[in-house]
Formats: sequence, C-alpha cells, structure tokens
Amino acid sequence: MKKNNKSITIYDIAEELKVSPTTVSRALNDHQSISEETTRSVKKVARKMGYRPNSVASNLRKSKTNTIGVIVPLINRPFIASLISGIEDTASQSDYNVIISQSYDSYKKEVATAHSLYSSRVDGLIVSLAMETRKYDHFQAFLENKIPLISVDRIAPELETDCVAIDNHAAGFKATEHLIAMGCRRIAHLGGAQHRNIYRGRQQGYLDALKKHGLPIDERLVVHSKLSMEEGKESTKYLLNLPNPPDGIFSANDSAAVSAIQYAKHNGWHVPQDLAIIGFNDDPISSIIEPQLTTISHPAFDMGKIAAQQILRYQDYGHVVQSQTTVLKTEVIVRASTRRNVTASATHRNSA
Amino acid sequence: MKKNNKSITIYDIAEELKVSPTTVSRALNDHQSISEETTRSVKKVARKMGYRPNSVASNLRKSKTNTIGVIVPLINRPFIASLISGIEDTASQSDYNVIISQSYDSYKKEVATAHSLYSSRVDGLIVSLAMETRKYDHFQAFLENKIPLISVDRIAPELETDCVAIDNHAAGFKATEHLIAMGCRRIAHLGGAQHRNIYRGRQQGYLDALKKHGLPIDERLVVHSKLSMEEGKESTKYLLNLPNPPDGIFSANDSAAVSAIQYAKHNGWHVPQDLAIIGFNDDPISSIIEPQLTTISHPAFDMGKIAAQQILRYQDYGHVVQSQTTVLKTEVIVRASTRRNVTASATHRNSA
DNA sequence: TATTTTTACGCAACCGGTTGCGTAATTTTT
DNA sequence: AAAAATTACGCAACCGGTTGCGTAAAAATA
Repeated sequence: MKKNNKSITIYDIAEELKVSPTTVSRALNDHQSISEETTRSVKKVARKMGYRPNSVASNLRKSKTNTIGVIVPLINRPFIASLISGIEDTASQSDYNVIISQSYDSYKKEVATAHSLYSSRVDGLIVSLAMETRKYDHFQAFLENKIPLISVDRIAPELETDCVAIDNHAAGFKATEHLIAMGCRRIAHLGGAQHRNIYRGRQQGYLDALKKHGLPIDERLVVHSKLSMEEGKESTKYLLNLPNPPDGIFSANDSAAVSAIQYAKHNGWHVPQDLAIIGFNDDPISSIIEPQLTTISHPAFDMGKIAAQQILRYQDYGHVVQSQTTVLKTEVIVRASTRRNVTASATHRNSA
Repeated sequence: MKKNNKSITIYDIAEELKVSPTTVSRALNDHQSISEETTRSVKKVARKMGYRPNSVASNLRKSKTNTIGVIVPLINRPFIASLISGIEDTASQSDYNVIISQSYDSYKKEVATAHSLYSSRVDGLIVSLAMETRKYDHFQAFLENKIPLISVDRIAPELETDCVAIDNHAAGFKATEHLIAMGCRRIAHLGGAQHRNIYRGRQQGYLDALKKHGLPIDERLVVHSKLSMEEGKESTKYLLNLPNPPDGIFSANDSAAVSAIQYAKHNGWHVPQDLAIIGFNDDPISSIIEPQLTTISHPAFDMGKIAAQQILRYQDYGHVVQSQTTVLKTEVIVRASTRRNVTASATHRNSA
C-alpha cells in the first residue's frame, strides 16, 4: 500500500488501480478524455492514500510555477503590508502563489533574492527597490527571458519595466502647498536619498511649490537621512536649533514626522501653532500621535492589485515590449498637526 | 549559441564545451572529481552565456528544496515582522530560502496555504496559527512524512510539534500584578478568543493574579474581542460606562490598549490616575501614544531564530519523535500609562 | 616494465508529473 | 453489416538537473 517513508505519487495510485500514471494524472486534473467513473475512483483512492501533488515535478514539466515573486525592502511597514495584501488578493483569485522576500534595503540581499527567485522560475516579479540599489543588472535575466517584471513605488528609469507608482512630485508639491496655505513661510524638508525616485520627486515637489509661491529656498532647511525615528529626531533637533528655525516641516515619511512632533513638543514648541508638520504615507501611527499627523495617503492595496493584474495579463498574452506606467492618486489627509488659524488671504484650496 | 526563447541549460553549456552535462553539473557545484581547469572553463562559459540554474529541476531530483515555509496570521504586525526577520536571519546563513504566507487569520486560507507549501515540498514549516483554526488535519502530511514542523507563539496542544513560545500565563500574571502594585483594585481584562493559547494563558494569569491578591473576580470586567483598534474602543466604552467601572485595564495586545487610552482620555478620564492601562507586545505605537503605554515585551526575533534553528537541526539529523517546547522570557516594560503614586504598602517589586 | 592507484569524466537512470500521438474498444452513421 | 467517428486510455518522451557506477587515461608504485 503505502511505501516506506516516501510520499505517495501518482505511480502508487496507478498501481493500486491498475491503470497508467497518465490516466491518474489526467483524472486528477479533470481531463475530459477520462471517463467520469475512472476520474471518481482515482480521486477516491488518491484521497484515501493521502496523495499530495508534487508541484516541483509539475512545475518542471510545465515550465510554469503559478507563482509571483515579490521583493520589498521590508515587510514591517504598513504601506508594504497593504501592497502585499493587494498582490495576494489578486493572485489568489487566479490560483497563483506569492513568494515574498525582503531586501532589507540592502543591494546585496536584493541581488541574491532576485537570482534566487529567478532560479525558482517565478512566472513574474514585482519589485520595490532597496534603498541602496543603483545598478539593475540582477534583473537582466527576467527581461531577457521575457518574464514579466513590474516595479512598484520605488522605481528607477534605468530599469525598463512596467511601473505602478504615485506622482511623488505632485504629492510633495501638494504637501508643501498645504503648509503654505496654513500660513507657513519657512518650510523645512526631511528627505531621503535623492537617487531614489520617491524621495527625489517629493523634494522636487517641495522646491517647486516654494518657487511657485515666491518663498526663498534655504538649503539649510533640507535634511537628508534614512528617515528612521531616531534620525527624524536628530534632524528636527538640528532644524529647531538653527538661528532662524522653520515654522513648518514636510517629512517624506511618517516615522520621521512623528519623531519631529515628539521632539518639538518635548522642547516646548507648540504643534501646529509654532511648527506645522506634515508626513507621508498615512501609517497608523499618524493618527495615534498627538496632535494627529497630517499626511499624504497612498493607495497601497490598489497598487498591489494593479501590479499583480499586470503580471497575470502577461501570462495569457505574453510580454509586450512597450512598458507602461500606472500613476495613482494621492491625497492630503488633514489632521491636527497642520490645522491652525491662518489669515484669510493665505487660505485657499490646495489644487489637485 | 543561445536558443530561441528558452533559457540556458547545462546542456547548452555542455554542447558549447564538448563535454557531458554531468561534467557541467559537477563543475558548477565544485565537485572534487572535476579538474580545476575544466571547472574554471565551465564556470566561465556559464557566466558568458548567462546561465541561471533551474532550482525547480534541482529540487525535484534532490527531493530537497532548501526552503522553509512560514505561515503567519498577518505580516503587518511588528511582532510577526520581527519573528520573520529572525527566521530569515538564521535561514540565510545556511543558504535556506524562506517562503512567507499569510493566513489572514482565516482557517480556510491556512488550510490552503499549508497544502500549497506541502506541495512545494518545503523542507520544514514554521506556523503561528490563525485565530479561527480549531482543527489541525491540514498539517497531517507534514507529520506523516516527517517534515519538521514548528509552532510558534500561537500554538495548540492538539498539534503535536516542537513549540517556541512565551509563558503567557506568567506574563498575564505579571501584568496584572503590576497593576495591583500600582494600586489598582478593580482590574478589567481585554481578552481574545479563549481557544487560542496566547489569550487563554494571559487571561488565566490575570485571573490567578487577582485570586492571589484576594481581589474579587467580576466577569463583567472581562471583555472578549478580536482586539482591533475599533473593538478596543468599544470594549473600553462598555467598561467605563459600567455602574462600577474599573481602575485598571490589562489588554492582551497593544492595539486595544492604545484605543483604550484614546477613548479614556477623550472622555475625561486621566490615565494613569483614574485608569491605569497595560498592553502586550511592545509594539512601536506603545511608545508613541500619550501617556506612553506600559506593556509586555516579547523576544520575537529570538523566537524566529530558535524556530529556524530547530528546523535546520532536523535537516541533518532527521526528525525526532519527542517534541520539545522552548519557552522564552517576557518582561514588563513600565511606562507612563501605569506609573502613578501608590501607597507605600502597595509598592513592591514584581517578581520574575 | 608491469601493476596498482588515482584522476577525470561519461552513461544512463532518476526525481514525479505532463503531453503528443497512437490505438483498441465502443458507439454512431450510412 | 460495413465504415466512420468517438471514447478512454497507454506509451514513451520530456522538463533540467543529479548521481551511482563504470572506465579510459594518467600517475604512482612495485
């Protein structure tokens, strides 16, 4: 009946029923050329024997794994978690599996992971680039072999793939204009590494908003870091100790913004009266901090869905050369950290 | 040179070099029986041709995937993310891959995922059970085929595996004693489903601490929910509107505890003077809420490492029948949400 | 120089499903 | 009743590496 230590195969079922492995395989897959009766009995015996398909074998033969690979910097971020949920939601509806790997924002890890996922022959790859990454050769195998590759959120022009992202420039612009509308005239920016599109875009939006409104650009008010809690605190400390400190801060993420609020409050600044602060991402912490943080919201779940749909589309129709970019909307979520009395003239709706 | 559309295989390399595929395979794996010269030239040609190993084929032949499967309720939780980091950290050191899947706390998803991971022939499985799960047959295939299976944090006695967990009873006991030490005499508990060990243990610890200190047990003060933010708020609303409301709350997680603080503050209660609150997990939000939340810390990263080490150990020596449980220490992290003046007699160190 | 050992490699089976093609048996058509 | 079509299944190759066993050539030993 059941072999010594090895798991049950279709050969075991075939032997039991005195049919060929071919028939068993077809019966289990509801192939039309197998009679209903045979199909029923095969399935019955399979269940009785505790048969579990070996998808390694199946994948090899079919050269198809029904798997989407995902590389993200870190899963422990609300934005990323929502993104993944979106991917899984779409994938599971089409019976695709999702393999999630973290690059931990390390280039080396990203390279290793990309190679590993290629070796696993995933049917598509969705990637949000690591902070460190500046070369993109590790994705070459996917491109050469026409395996659908989609960049999400953290994208790079050097990597010629379909993209799903937000308009970071517009979002940075909106955020800054919001601070201006709230009466800020000396606005600082907590930014990230400028080789990463999301931070470059946000900062450019910030600069362009200042320009548009005729506000001077002061380079001392632009601080770059990894935007961790710790660095957010240090940056804020630096800013508030300037001879001419800012009256508003636009942070490129929520962690640093929350730290800014904490540091400011702790040192006697009133938020938003003395210092208005706006973040980015709409993480849960933004509505826990006091005052609650005004921020920019991402449609993370939708980004995941769209990216996965793109992959699935290519499964059926093959990869198209022309790469397309989907740009999703962001929104200013106004909360207490920027809500303050302003002169009538400074009040105006921020445009789309 | 390179075939039409298909990816390069060892056969292509073999043909190019006029050697056998066997030699190529061995050379690529640094097999001793291949001359250094041949090895070098094989690797050189492999690189030049852009060869990428097909691990699907390799896995099939070797009946080994070098992969650890992980099933968790939801990756978007600080505790889980740390757990996974611990697993990946250990796994990657031994060249193992990690496949992460989410059950979304759904029994159905957990079953599907377990089957899928078994079909993928992972070399081991680490699972933290879904909230809904009450049957464990979906892990039978792993047990029968001696594939190492480790339960982490959310474990079940019905599932006879190695376990890595904390002593939830002791932690709940400590948490409650801490509130008592802070002068609370009417302590409520925000608990979770009692069929899940972590919530049952914490609640039992709570009850036993009350008993030990001669405090009456009032069933109206024990509220069960899924401990989401929303439910935490509802539960707190109910508690604070009781004719005889509590003066302390022990919440089985931080989300609900944070909601409790928010609701209490919003309704004119002073935390911790009127109401002391202690949470569980030491999530980042616990140090952002004001007052900062006293909570119980988990060694999540270590739990992941230990679980992965256990899996790796079995790879070399085979699965042992005797299942062992590793119990890790927890700690009370005292912050402002419980720090209040108490009478001298009530002050005492909480024991280990 | 003859014999033994070592080196370096190839043959062919194998891992466990999948699939194009062929065919005996049964059913339908004329 | 003979011919054509359909049904239900098996054969054998295949996916791409891996591995036990065998062996010719080179090196070491006698």
